[in-house]
Amino acid sequence: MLPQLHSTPDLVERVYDALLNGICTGDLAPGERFTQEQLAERLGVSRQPVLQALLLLRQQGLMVDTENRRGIRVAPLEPQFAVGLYEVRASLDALAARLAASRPRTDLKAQGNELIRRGKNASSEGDLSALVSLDVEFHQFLYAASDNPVLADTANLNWHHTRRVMAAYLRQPVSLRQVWAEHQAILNAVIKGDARQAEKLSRSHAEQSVRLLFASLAGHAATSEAPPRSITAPLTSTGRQRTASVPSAARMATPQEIAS
Amino acid sequence: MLPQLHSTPDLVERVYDALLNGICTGDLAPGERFTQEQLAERLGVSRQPVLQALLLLRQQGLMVDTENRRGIRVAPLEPQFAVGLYEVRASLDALAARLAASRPRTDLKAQGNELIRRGKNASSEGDLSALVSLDVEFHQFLYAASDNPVLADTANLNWHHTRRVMAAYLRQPVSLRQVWAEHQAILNAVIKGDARQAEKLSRSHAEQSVRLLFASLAGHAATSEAPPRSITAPLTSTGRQRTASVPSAARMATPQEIAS
DNA sequence: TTATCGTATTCTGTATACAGAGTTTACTAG
DNA sequence: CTAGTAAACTCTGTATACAGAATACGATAA
Repeated sequence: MLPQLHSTPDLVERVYDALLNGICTGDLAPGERFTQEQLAERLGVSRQPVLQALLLLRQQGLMVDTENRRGIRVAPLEPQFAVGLYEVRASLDALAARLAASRPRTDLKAQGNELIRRGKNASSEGDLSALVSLDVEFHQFLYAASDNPVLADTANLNWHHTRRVMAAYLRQPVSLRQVWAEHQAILNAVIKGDARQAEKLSRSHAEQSVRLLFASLAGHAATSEAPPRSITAPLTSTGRQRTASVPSAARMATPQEIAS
Repeated sequence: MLPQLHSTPDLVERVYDALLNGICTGDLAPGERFTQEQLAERLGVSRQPVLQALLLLRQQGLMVDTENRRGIRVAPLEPQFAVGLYEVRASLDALAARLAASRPRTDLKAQGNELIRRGKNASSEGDLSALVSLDVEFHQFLYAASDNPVLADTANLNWHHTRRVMAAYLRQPVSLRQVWAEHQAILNAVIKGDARQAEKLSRSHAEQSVRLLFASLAGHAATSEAPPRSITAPLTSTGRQRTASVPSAARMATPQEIAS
């Protein structure tokens, strides 16, 4: 019997991770309403760790208090919000690429190319969820390469939202080959140490990404079924979805997984 | 006796604000060590709100667990960290200015000029603390003008650290006139709707700011007394300051102010 | 004296208990 | 039947109680 090595149970972190993951993958739908007690019971912990995890999620804008402060719900996802998100991302990615490329970085070649290989592979197979993960991973790789912890932290926070957006709107693998070709070009510029080029490519990649996203969104709206919220709607308006009084919580960690 | 109007006591927020303020103004020195109970007693609340406030402060990198997880301490402030901070800020500020200027914004003229007037005024009087506040306020004004909530949130988070850095290193009001002249130029470009120019000025303003900061730091190091940590030191090394076993906590909110 | 082991202390994180704010529900008066 | 009011309920936030992990302390053996 191995030593187990599970240093700390750390229930707050587990609850946080479970909820974060549920929200980012879309398993926990926007508007879905919870009570602290429901979450605690579902996850097999007391209300205390839940309360604390919710504090963090609220602060990051992933959950919002329900109007009457009876319960909490997953923050709605506005296309307009995604625009802002990608504008910020374009700036941060451009900075990351420039910093990473501020001197030639052949040391990044192996790891970067491996990521791209896997990305192209997942792309051919149309594995959406793997693609999202790899996209995150590639960009985190660039943030780390920038050697600026502030940048890395800042960008990573935003990527939670980005994951949400991608999972929600990017249903069909539309021209994802293109995405990984762009990743390759960015990496090459970084390795070569061409900061100017890396920055430019990185910025246009992010701008291209948001365009792809909205193309996907438009296509989705055309095919209807679970239509994304109107792009013009200024506020949440999430009044529907009242149907399931007991939170459906499509797929979430089991108590065993949390309390271990 | 007035109605008081204190809608919610919200102890977590009050504790958070008290600590945040103490850290950002420098009243709570880097390395200063606390125990949850000490803080709770000092602020006149139970350990629970303190625990939760610390969760947030830790997550934002303003406090770190002590090596043996016996107590928590104010995160050390590395000049190297400030470099990364200002790189990020330069990017975000440039974006904010560009977005704000994406169309002519005469509506910003009055409020912006008023801020600048107050800034120049505080500058002549050498009121450092007011200057920091007004600097924050001016930049927040630009973030708000960008009409991108993601950008505003992201930048505001970083400004906590920026406030710390300014309070710690910017002791003498060195060429602060210059700073507010630059603010004026940025505002003018935004009002005119010259996005390109606004972006460029904003970026160079941030870059200029970090240079000012390090000039101040260098001068400070020369005059010695409470020397800022070495710029070359890669890690914290904060072993000193053990002198005051009871946390000095120079100036902090009183229990009355917190628990009201 | 120094090394080693057991005990006491300290401090954190989690669970439970408690109190208040606001809401729904049910009953009464019109 | 409707408006109004009071009791019960729901849910949150805070305080207290509890348990475990890690260190510091101290006693005993070499």
